[in-house]
Amino acid sequence: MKSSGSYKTKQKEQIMQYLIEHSGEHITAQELSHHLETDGIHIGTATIYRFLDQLVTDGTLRKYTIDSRTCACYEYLPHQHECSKHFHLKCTECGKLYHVTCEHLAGLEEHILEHHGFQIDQSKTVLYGICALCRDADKEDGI
Amino acid sequence: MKSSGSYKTKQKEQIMQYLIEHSGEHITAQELSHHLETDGIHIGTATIYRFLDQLVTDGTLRKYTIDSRTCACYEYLPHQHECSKHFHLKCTECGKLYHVTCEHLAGLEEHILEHHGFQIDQSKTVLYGICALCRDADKEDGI
DNA sequence: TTGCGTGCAAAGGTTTTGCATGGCA
DNA sequence: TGCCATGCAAAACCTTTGCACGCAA
Repeated sequence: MKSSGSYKTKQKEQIMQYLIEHSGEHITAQELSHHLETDGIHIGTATIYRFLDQLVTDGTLRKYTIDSRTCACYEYLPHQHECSKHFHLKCTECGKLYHVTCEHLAGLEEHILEHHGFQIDQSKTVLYGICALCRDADKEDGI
Repeated sequence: MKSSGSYKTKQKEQIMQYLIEHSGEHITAQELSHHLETDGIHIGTATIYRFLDQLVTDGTLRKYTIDSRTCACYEYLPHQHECSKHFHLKCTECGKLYHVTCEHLAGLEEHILEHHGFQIDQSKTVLYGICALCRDADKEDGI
C-alpha cells in the first residue's frame, strides 16, 4: 500500500504537492498539467496519467467520471478512512459538484451490501438531482 | 416534452423500436449501431448520437457513464413515474442492471433533501458497484 | 549497473461537427 | 418549397502505448 512505484522522482513530487495543496477538490489530468505548466513545470501527459493511475491503485486518489464527454476527475484522499463515507452529488441544473460526508450515506452502503448483496463503488457513483441554490432560483422564477 | 425533433423518419422509428424492445437494459451507441446493422439496417453514427441526445433531452432515455474510457450507456424509460420510485444498481463487472425498490433508499432521498438541501433525481441516478454474483465469482478465482 | 521513470509522438476509442444531399410535411 | 434529418468523413477529445533515453538507487 502507498507505494506508487519504486523510485521517487521530481515529477512525482511535484504532482503530489499539487494534489495535496488541492485536497478535497476535483482535478482533471488536464487541469493538473495546465497548472503545473503555468508554474513553469512541464511534465509529459503520459507521465501524469501513469502516475495518477498508480495513485488510484494505491488508494491515494479517487477517480470518478461524471459524463463520458468530460474528462475523468481525481481527488486526493488525505484520510482514507473518513472518505469511505463520502458521496458526490451533482446538480443537473448548474452542474456543480458537491461532496457529502455523512453517516447516513455510509449506512446506505452497508444496507445495500447486506440486503441486496451489492457492493457500491463510491468512486463511480454520483447522485444526480437539484441543489438548494437552483431550487431556490427556480422558485423565484416561478417555475 | 417528447418531441425528439420535428420530423418522423424511418431511422428514428427503427432506433426507437430497438430501444423499446430492450426496455430496462443498458445499451451503448455502438451496440445499437451494431445490432441494427446485423438486422440489415444501416444508420450513420452521427445520426444515432444525435437522435439519442434528443431522446435524453426529452426524458425518453437516460444516459449513464461508468468510466471516461468506456462508452456511455442509454436506457429507455417506458414508465417514467414508476422509475422515479426505485434506484438502479449497475454492476461494473458484468454490466447487469438491477432495479431496487427499497424503503431505506426512499429514506436516503428524504435525508439528503432535509439535511443537505439536495433533491435527488432517482431517474438520473445510478449506483455503481459489484453485484453478489460477481463478488462470489471473484472469491472463487482467489482474487 | 539495473531497471524503473520520463517524454515524445503515435495510436486508440468514443463522440461531435461540417457540409452536401435526402426526405418529411 | 422550406427546413429538418441523414451520411460520410474529418475533427475533436481524452487516454493509452511504444520506444529510446534519462535518472534513482
